[in-house]
Amino acid sequence: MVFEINTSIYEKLPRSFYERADVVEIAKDLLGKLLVTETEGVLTIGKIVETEAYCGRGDKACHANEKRTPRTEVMYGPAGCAYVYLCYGIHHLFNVVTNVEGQADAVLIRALEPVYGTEAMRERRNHTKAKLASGPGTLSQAMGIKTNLTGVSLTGESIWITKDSNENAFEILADTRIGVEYAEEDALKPWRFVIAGNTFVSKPVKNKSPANHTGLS
DNA sequence: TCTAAGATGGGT
DNA sequence: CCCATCTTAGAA
Repeated sequence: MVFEINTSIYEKLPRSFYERADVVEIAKDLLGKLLVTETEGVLTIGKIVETEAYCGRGDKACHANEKRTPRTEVMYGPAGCAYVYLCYGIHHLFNVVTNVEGQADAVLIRALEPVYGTEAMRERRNHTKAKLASGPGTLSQAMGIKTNLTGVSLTGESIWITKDSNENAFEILADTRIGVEYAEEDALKPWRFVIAGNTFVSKPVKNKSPANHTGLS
């Protein structure tokens, strides 16, 4: 079955979606939505199947926790902008800035199920045998996301997330975030979210409990 | 200036 | 398990 491009992919989530105060809720809400990039004339689309929440206050895993540096300045800026940074000198990791200006929260997008433009993704990924966008670094490579997109608004024309949710209901599973062992007690926060049963997640979840009382409050 | 470490990924 | 690869933050 061929994926038909219809105008709904241009219905971008408004800034108000990202401006909400509970980054954990937003991380869950982003599951099932479509991430779209149009760079160098190439359109690629992936369904978001895995996210992680990072809170600027009281979360040792967050780059902007209780501190402001040149790199994390964009996280303190307006909601709905991209925060892209280079990890291990190789991987470009894509986050969505949330909450009002001055509150440095963000959601890391960790895995996509390719929906459109898979040939372009495959080329960008150098014809790997591995999955195209299952992991924050590979996802950015497949979608053409680099650090030059940091600070760019998701209401613009290069990169955005659509209002469209998956039509089918799905269950959300929560787990601890990946690669943040250094964050002491905050490493235990169940702020990684995946669509249950989706095979495009970067790693299977350790537990099978649904994401219930995982929020900030 | 100098340096250690990092929200990774792919191959062995 | 190993390591490529380079920016960043914090120390000196």
